[in-house]
Formats: sequence, C-alpha cells, structure tokens
Amino acid sequence: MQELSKTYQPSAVEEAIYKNWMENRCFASTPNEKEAFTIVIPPPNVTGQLHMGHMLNNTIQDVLVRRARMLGKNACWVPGTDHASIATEAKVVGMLREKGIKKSEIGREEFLKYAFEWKDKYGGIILEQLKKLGASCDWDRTRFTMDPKYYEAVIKTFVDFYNKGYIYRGLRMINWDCEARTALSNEEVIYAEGGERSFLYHVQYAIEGTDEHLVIATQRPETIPGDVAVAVNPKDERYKHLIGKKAVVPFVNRAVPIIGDDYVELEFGTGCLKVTPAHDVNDYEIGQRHNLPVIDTMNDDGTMNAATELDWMIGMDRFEARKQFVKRLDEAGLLLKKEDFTTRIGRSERTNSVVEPKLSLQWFIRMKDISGRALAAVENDEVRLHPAKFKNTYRHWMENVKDWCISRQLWWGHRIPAWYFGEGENDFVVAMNETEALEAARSRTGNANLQLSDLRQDEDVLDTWASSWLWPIAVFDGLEDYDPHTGKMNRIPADLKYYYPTDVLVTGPDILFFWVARMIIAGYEYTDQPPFRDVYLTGIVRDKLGRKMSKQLGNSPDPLDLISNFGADSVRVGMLLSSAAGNDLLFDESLCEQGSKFTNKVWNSFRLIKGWTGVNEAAPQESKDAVEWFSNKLAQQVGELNDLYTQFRISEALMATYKLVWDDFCSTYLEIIKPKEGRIAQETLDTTVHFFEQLLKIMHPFVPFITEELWKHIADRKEGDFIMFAAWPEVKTPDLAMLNRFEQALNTVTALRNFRNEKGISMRDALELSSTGHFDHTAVIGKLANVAAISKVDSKPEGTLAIRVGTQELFAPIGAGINVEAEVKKLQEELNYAQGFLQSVAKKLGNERFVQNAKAEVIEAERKKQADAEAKIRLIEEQLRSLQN
RNA sequence: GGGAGCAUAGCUCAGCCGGUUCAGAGCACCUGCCUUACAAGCAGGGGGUCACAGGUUCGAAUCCUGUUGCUCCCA
Repeated sequence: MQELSKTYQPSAVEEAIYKNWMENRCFASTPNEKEAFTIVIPPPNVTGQLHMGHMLNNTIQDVLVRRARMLGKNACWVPGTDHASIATEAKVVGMLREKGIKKSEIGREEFLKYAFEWKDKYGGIILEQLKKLGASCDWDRTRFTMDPKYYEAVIKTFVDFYNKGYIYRGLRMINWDCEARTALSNEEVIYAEGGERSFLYHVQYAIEGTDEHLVIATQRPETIPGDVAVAVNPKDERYKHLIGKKAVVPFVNRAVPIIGDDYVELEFGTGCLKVTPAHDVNDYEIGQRHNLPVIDTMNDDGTMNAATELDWMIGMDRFEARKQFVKRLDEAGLLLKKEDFTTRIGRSERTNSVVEPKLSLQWFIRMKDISGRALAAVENDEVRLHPAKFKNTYRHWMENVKDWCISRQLWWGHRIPAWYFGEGENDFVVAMNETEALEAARSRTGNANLQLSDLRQDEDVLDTWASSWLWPIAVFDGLEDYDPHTGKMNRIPADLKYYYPTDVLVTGPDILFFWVARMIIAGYEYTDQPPFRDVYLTGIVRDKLGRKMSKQLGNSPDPLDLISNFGADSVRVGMLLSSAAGNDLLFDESLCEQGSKFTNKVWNSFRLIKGWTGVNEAAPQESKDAVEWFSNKLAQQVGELNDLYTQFRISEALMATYKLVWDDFCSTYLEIIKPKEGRIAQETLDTTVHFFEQLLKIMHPFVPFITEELWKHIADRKEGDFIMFAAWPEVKTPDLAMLNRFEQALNTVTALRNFRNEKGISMRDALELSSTGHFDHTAVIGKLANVAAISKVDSKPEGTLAIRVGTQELFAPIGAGINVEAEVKKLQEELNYAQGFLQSVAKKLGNERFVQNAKAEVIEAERKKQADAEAKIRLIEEQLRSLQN
C-alpha cells in the first residue's frame, strides 16, 4: 500500500469498501443451519428523503446486525419502503397540479399510472442513501408494501378479518380531513402543544312559548344550524326547570328539546351546551343517549350544505361561514359575549387542515377483539420494550384501544375488496377478487344472472398502517399460503419459519401505536408468535437547542453532506454518542467531529504499529507486563460490552469501546511497548497485531469502513476475508487481581506525572526515586513516568520530597526551586481533610447500631477506610515534619 | 381534564432493589507540552448541598410524601 497519510481520509476508502461488500454479496442471507438474526427495517416513505432520524435508526440497526453476524449468526436485515398512501398521494396530486392535471379528471387508472411512475423515480432514493451510511441490508430482499405479493397479503387479511367478524362497515364519528377529503385514524390527528387560540361565543336562544331565554357557549357557531338539542346538567339549579321545554335555534327557528345530561359541566361556559351530533364527537354521544336526530350541515370539502336551511350559507367555507354567522348573530343582538379561549384543535398530520369530526360510513377493525394477546405479550415480556418505561404507555393505549378506522378516501394504496350490488347499507360482499365477488354476490342475492357490471368495488383504499402491520410477516411472503376462506395456514413458508419471529425492531416511540402495537397484534393473529422479541425505541433527533429538526427551521443538516464531510464512520459515531435508548438526541456537528477524531486516532495507532519492525530478541519486562495486562483488560471489556449489548445500551457500548481503544490501548498499552527506534521484539509485535485485530472487531459494528480497511492492511488476508465475518472475541475470565495491581502502577504513574507538572520537571529528565514500600510493575512505571530507578530505603532520605501514592510513598530528590511554604500549606489542607474524613468514619464505627445492623462487608470496608486514613495522616504528618526541619 | 416520565458538573448522560463502583463518564473548560503515530495530539487539573421541603433509617442521589419546574402520551 502507498504512503500512509497522517490523517485518515474516509472518502478515499468508503465507497470502494461498500462496493466490495456488494460484489461479494456479503449482506445476502439465505436460511441455513446457523441461528438466524433478523431485523426488518421500518420501511421509510417511498417518496421520503433520508433525514437525521433515519440516520440514527439505521445506524443502530446496522450495529446490531453487524455484531450478530460476527457472533456467527446468519444475520438478515430486510430493507424496503412503505407506499405511505396519504403522503404520497398528496405529492403526486401536487405534481399533477403543476402539470395542470386534476386528479378527478384523469380517473383512478390514469392516476395510479402517474403514481407508480413517481414511485419508480423516487422510490429507491432513500435506500441508495442508506448504502452511503454503510447499511448492511440484504438488498435482494428489498420489499415495497404495494408489491403484488404484498398487496395480495393485505387483501387476504382484510377478507380474513371480515370473515372472522373483526371488520365492519359502519356510520361512525371519524376524523375528516377536508383538504385531502379522507378519513383519518385518531393517531393521524395532531394537537398543537399548549392548544390554539380561539373564541367562545355566548349565543342567546329563545325558549319556546315563553319570554325566557337561555345562553349557550360555543366555539363553532357555524354549526348552529345543525343543532338538535340544548343540554344542561340535571343538577344545575339554574336550568333544571328548563328540561323538557324547547329552545329555538337562531335563524333556523327550529324548536329543539332542552335535555339533561351529566356530560355538561356546570362551570364551563354558560352551563348550557348546544348539541350538534353531526359535528362533534361528544355531541354525537349525547345524541345517541337521547335518541336525537343528526343534521349534517357540511360537505366533504368543508363547505356548508343545504341542510343548514340558510341559503346564504350554502357552499360557503366553514371558516367564512363562522365569521358570517357571528356577524349576523351580532346584528340580531343574539351574540352576548365573545371571550378568548385556548382550546385543543386537531389538525391533520399530513395537510395541517383542521380536522372535522364527521359522521361517515367507513370500515373499522374491532381492536378490542384482537388485541388481548398483544397486550399480554408486552406485559409478560414476551416482547420486551427498551427502555421498559414504554410498557406503561403501551398498556394504557392497549387497554383503551378504540376501533380503528381503516378506510381512506384515496386511490394510492390497497383498494378495499368489497363489492356493492345494491343501494342498501349491507348490499355488499367481501372477496379476494372480482370472480369470487361475483359468485358471492350471486349467492347472496339469489340472482344467478348477476353480472360483473352490476357490481362496483369500494372506491377507498386501506390506511397505510393496515398494510405495514404485516411487514415482519409479509417480507418473508408469510401469508402466501394462508387461506382466508378457511382461516388456516396451508404451509409455513421456509423463510418465515427460519427468520420469524424477527429479533429486534428499532423504531421511534412516536409510532409505538401506529405501527409497533399493530404489528404485534397482526403477528399473533397470523403466526401465533410475536413479530419480534425486542423493540428498541430510539429518541427523536433534535438540534443542540433541543428543537425538533424541521425544514421550516432549517436546523436539520443533510445527512449526505455530513457523510461527505466527516465520513460515514464518524457520522455513525456522532449519532450514537449520548443517544441512550428512548432519550432524545441533541445532535450537533461537533459530535461527528468527535467521531472523526476517533477514526483518526485508530488510523494513527495503525500507522504506529505498521511502522515497527519485528526483531528476534527478548521483550523488555514492561512489554511483557503490558501484554499480560491488556489481554486481561480486553477480556474484561469484551465481557462488559457483551453485557451492554444484551441490555441494548448501545451508546454505552460505544463509549466503552472508545475508551478501551483510546485510553487503554493507545495511551497506555502502546506507550508502554513503544520502542525507541521502531525495532520491537517479534513476539510483542505479533501480540500487538493480534490485540489490534481484536479491537478492530469490536469497533466494527460502529465504524465498519475503517475497520474493514485496516483489517486488510494489518495482516495478509486472503481474497474474501472480511472483518464483517470475523468472529467476535471470545469471552474469557480476566485476572482481576492482576488488573488491580496494574491499576496501582498506573496510579503511581499519574502521581509522578502530576509531581512533574507541579514542580516543572520535564519528562525528558529521568527521576531517581527511592521508597520504603513495595511497588509492582516498576518497569511499567519506569517507562511511562521516565523513572530511572526506585531504590529501596529504610527511611526517608535527607533532601527528598515525599510523593504519596495510596498508602505508600516515593521519595524524589528536592530540586532547587521547592517552595516550602506552599508545600506546607498544601499538606496542611490535605491533613485537615484526612482528619475530618477519619472523624466521620470513626463516628460511624463508634455507632453501636451501625455495627449491629450493617453487613459484615460494609463494616469491614469502613475499618479499611479508617486504617487507610490513619496511615495517610501519619504520612502527611511525617512529610510536614521533614519539611519544617 | 386523565396518565406516564424526568430533574445529578457549563452541556449530554450513567449511577437509583439504601453502605468503597458513591458522587462518575464523554464533551466543554483551565494549565503545561510542536515528546519521531496522531496538535484531529500528549500529560495534568478545576468543577456538583445529586431541583426544593419534609419523612423512614445507624446510614438516602438511591425508598416514601409533598412542592416547584420540564417532557411525553391520551381525551
């Protein structure tokens, strides 16, 4: 290889390495005799762009997959994309609009053609971007939620659920997006933090047959024409007497009953509530309780309709209608008050349009009926959430789960397999395809002459999540042999059998209900097993000020820019530093800088080792000590790392790796064995290369590129010998006593370095020391602290200064410039502290109850503290005496 | 309105089934070093009443109660 540059240049190697991995099909997985380790990617939106959230999420997945591969498992990471019906349709509609084409004009078929073109053009982008990150996905397995097989699986489950009675079609209050003109699930409605500003209008209604009035309070006066009652709390002394009478709806002049209902809060507004079942969920429920009619005064696009019975209002947008209505109320003297009010306004996640509660005929899944096992699975840790605190959130949602509205008034998606043969609400059949539908319809109607042209398929498509909840199963074609007619699995596909249940799902807590919970439900429904064993919930990537990253704020760096600036390895390290599971990550580019400093450090340690020449001579003592120590340290840290990984403490695992490489290997081990002239004992060199290889392995999941590169260069490799397949270091039991002794030696080194710093003694000048005590690993101390000798003495020699290390002392000759006064002052302070400490320990030990109650080890530890403190005090006092002489 | 969670060094976090793993890590900061792998570096150092107030205990960052502040979820 060529001259090694002084700094690591990621751009020079990353692309070639990824290409090499691909050419050797390193990521491909097929079932074999090995244990499988499977992750399915949370499929990003097909039209999406890679953002920082994807970076974090996919880095974690890649770390887990790469480590599993090194543990000898058959690792399979399945990539893919989600059709994201509402988001994608909105984009395609926008694209067509720019071309001057209206969706309604071109019809369904034509529209879908455009949509697929769009998908083909943009659908692969995000996956290509993941390759830059180093993602080791099995690209051959790339799936899309609208692939023909996947599509069929989704339809199958619909038919199956319908057959099982879990799906029904009904008139319900749903969330309506007037802009996208589609229903939304509860989860797709978002509420601004802290609510939104609005007004509460106090409107006067006459009471029929009397001169009395009542005053209702409402935020939505434009819905007044849809009023069918006025409700008061039956306990409300102010209005009790009105119950049973009738109120007159302003302008419409409809007399509606005044009813009593506990829902009405006495303190809120005026205590009188207008009841408009068509336009408010709570009103709808009140209406149900009191058998009230429903008057729907609004069109699907948010304009008012003829049911308002007010000509001027018909066709007017709901917000304009509100203004006009208020104006007219005011003019009529019926508006008594307009007060500021903060309220929670639901907005569509996709269009930001104010969501309209609307009564609509939609398809629903009875969630309660199917979610029991999914709830239990998380409760009893069959599926483990990391961090576990999300169990609470999960339980709460599952226990209060509502029926799921799964129909969307869109074209891009899986079309609902229901065919209508008549005008009645129940004149439909659900079937896998037209042929089956026709057959079913004929048998239902008893009309054998019924033709396909007499049927019309439901225009709507399914909610995206009603397809992606099958993801962990469908990516393995798991439902191919499921028969929706019998509800039985005819054959379990080989891939499903081998890869499923998958091992880990890595995703954000924001889609815990949207997706994770539903996958668990679907998993049990179709496989009797959970879709995954562990769920790693990442935090949200925010900027360093803690704000969410958004296009509007422009505070989100482009991940690809980051990669080209710092290299993928550095960005990966940057993402994972301080991103504990479930904790938001306050991202800052300086984290990537830290990452590149790390890769650079690794690069340079490689350069150092590569520059050595092995010679056939005995290794010096300190090298032997260092080898023994580092091999124990490595054993200890491998155990620690394994432990951290099992707990999914990925960022801590990274930090442990970082410190092992930087502090222990580079700053300590290499500094000890580093030869003067580049000539090193062959034996030491070989061991060092071995250590380096072990370190490359444990670093590899975090920094795959540089480790693969250095793996090639640190030793001769055969073609096709990749570190990504190298065996993860074995678990060995470290010699803790040895580590401890060495640690003491390093403490001595620190004390001596500190001594040099304080006294201004250069590292170049060797120290001649003496001591009354015993020191282990003196050769190491000698090398790291440049100590010529530690000679044994019976007592402190004249003209020396004592350096305390633990309970021992080293004596150094006093140079010319010792400031006795300052030295005494410092010692005096230390003495005070030590005495105070001794006092507190003595007090503890003097406490009978402590001695009686505390565990033996604890008391023993306190005794040791006491002895150490006493020894220390003696030493300080001696030092003081000798200084003051 | 209901529920959950958090508050430890300037920043990000670990420690939280009570006692030498007890006050810790990384970054930032300060001091001194261009020591032949790396100044993207080396060595050393300072810095926290563990949000506040009570309580339990021989002993509390750790357990309990309350207060304050923040975050998230649900309605």
